[in-house]
Amino acid sequence: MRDLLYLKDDQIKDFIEEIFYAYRETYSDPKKILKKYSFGTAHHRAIHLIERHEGLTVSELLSRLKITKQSLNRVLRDLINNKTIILKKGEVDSRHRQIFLNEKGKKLFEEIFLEQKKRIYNAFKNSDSDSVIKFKKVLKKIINE
Amino acid sequence: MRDLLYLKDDQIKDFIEEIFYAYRETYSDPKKILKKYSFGTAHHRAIHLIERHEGLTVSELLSRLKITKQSLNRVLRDLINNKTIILKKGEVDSRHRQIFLNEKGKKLFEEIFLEQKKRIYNAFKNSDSDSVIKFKKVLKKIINE
DNA sequence: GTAGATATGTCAATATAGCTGACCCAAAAC
DNA sequence: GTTTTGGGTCAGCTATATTGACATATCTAC
Repeated sequence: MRDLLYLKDDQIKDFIEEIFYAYRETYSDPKKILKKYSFGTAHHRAIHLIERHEGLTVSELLSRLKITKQSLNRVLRDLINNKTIILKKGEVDSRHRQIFLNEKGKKLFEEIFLEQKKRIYNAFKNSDSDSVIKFKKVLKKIINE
Repeated sequence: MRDLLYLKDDQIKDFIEEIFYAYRETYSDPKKILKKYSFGTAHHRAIHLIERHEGLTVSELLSRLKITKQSLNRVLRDLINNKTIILKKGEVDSRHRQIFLNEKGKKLFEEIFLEQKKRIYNAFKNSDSDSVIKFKKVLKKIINE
């Protein structure tokens, strides 16, 4: 064991605090834009995942969000009413609903993303490439623990 | 410009998704313990910050949490009633209230932390020391952007 | 010493995002 | 043809946040 300071409790406590700040700040940035559309962070997360995994089913979205279907349904209803997303019957299994952003949804996502991107982009631009790659590696390990 | 793939939009979108997962998982772990005490994540965050910055004032806690004083007050009231924290008048400026965990609060924090620590500890133990150091560097940059 | 600013506390109403539990329908699997 | 799965919905509740108004104690500046 050399300088494994970061395994000390105090350092880990700091990390726990910082992960909270990083999440909060990253998801705070686009709140003004969301408000224009009467959407909140719940809608944002759904839109983000739909953009990243176009055509995903309701149950796939549920397992990524880890919320109840009743909670998700309110969000999806809002997005459908707003003509931000559309649901299509699954071709293989027509019980499934595949979720897609339509044109309006894609534009909204881009508007949100443009705002949210800045923070991450600047942080990475001011880091060396090795740091960013290792940041991702550790982040993934935290998620998959 | 070499292989700055991580500055591409798609990669940044992935990071935004992963920061959400990392936060959610990190703060989900101790929820069962919190429930035993009828506390939620709002109480958890307050307890965490009080432990990390013992004797901090109400307004310092507010600016770290970035919530309204009305929201914080409900949380602090619960914690006081539960004899988890105590508030003391500031010695220099007696308008201030300095917040401290008492014995019960310290025990509760340790119980929560023990559960929450595992995820981070294991992720770091399975990473090399350079990765963890760079993880922290980038995390800080994201926060301070 | 008084006026104004600051730190904190509190009441009331509202919004957002989640939960549990019950029940429904359509389609697939057996 | 019965059971299971994927999805939708109603109703009521909880947790956490908000806005706005107002109260009190203490400090600062004049």
